[in-house]
Amino acid sequence: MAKIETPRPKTPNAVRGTQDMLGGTEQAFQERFAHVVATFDRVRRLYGFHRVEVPVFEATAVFARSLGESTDVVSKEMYTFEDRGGDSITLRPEFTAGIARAYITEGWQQYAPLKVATHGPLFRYERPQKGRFRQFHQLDAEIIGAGEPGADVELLVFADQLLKELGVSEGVTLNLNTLGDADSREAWRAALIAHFEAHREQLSEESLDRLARNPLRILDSKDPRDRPVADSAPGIDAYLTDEAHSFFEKVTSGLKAAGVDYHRNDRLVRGLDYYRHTAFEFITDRLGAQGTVLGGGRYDGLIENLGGPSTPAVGWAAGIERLAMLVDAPAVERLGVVIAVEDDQALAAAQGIIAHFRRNSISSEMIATGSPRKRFDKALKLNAKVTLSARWAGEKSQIRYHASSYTDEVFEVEQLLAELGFHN
RNA sequence: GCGACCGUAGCUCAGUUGGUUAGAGCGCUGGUUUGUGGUACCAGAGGUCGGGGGUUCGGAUCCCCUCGGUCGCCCCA
Repeated sequence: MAKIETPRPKTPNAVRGTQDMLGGTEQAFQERFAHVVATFDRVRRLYGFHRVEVPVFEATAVFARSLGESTDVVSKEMYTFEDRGGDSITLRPEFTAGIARAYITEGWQQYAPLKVATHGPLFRYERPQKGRFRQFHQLDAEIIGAGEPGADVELLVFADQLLKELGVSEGVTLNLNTLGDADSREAWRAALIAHFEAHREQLSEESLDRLARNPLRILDSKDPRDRPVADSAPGIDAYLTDEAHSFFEKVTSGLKAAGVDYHRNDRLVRGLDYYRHTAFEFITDRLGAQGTVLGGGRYDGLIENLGGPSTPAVGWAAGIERLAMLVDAPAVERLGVVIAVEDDQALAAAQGIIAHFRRNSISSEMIATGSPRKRFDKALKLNAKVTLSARWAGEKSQIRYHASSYTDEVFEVEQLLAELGFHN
């Protein structure tokens, strides 16, 4: 008979810019990732932020109208597709727009001022590099319906405490700026354009392009050719209205009172169109090119742009992967008990014992493959608090208890369970 | 979207003037030391050398394309 060969199907690779994370070992990225999320969830409660969930995808208009049509995120980085019903859908590239939409459509206005927090995956079609992925994850915190500077301060203190509790605040500095209110921002923007126009010939090609689309971004250009012109450009301070000035004043004095260090960086500008007043980034030099670990600001105009009532709001987001790259891995939790089953006759007894442990909230594992010698070696490698071995002894199965030394005690199953406080 | 470097077993990597059946360590599977054991020894499984095309008698090795990875530009968390 001819042997029939079925071709082995090819396994598709994980999609570019996505990652699979396996936990369980020291320094495993997944363990650090989970640690970041757990810490966020704990600190978030201290500040009274409600956990919210919003959809991973939204109508495309939610993001296009919020972020600004001309931003890179909207114009070339969104995962947008038509669903089977013919609607244009976009995988969320950020949290704020979706939360703002929910605030309007779910009637959350009744809870204003509303403090909410969430975390989860976001999607951006970008070239992957260190600290940048196509599917990435963020922590997010927002205060909606609060126009007073105290909300900005609360959010910043929250962020500061989070980074400190994660142990990453060393080498991470808070860069703080104000973009003023609408009037301030317009006046400043006009002055900037005039300044850059006057020095066009000294700007890089990229900045000439920015001049047309998003002139503010020239300020934080990394191109050395742009730096002289960017550095000599007017700061916003001279264009701030009295209200905008006093708002920023209250934010900075609040930070000082709370003991949060910051660096006033009047070249700091944020990429998304919706920001007003306070803008900030926690930046480190330990992550290569993607140094911003947490960033955000005030977005008073956003909800109105989306068709809701005029509503002030502030918020920030932090990159979980970026934070996870900075934190020390937490100690992996050790198993309570491991049983090496030395022979198959003892298998049933071992299964019974394992079930007992697990029902009593003791994490346990059983090793029953390989040679007896190797089973025990494997059991030891799991580094449990207690290691047992089970083997058949005539009529009954016996369990050996291995503490720290070689002086083992031998128990019968019933005896062992009684010894450990379980009654069968 | 642009640039640089890289792509050999599950993992970390050897393997260049192109030349017989492509290697190691770890991991995995089985076994030995005739039971008290973590580090010893033996054996085995596992690779279309990312994929495709080209040059050549002959390509893991040279050329082109493509896909993927890493880092940077850009963008942003």
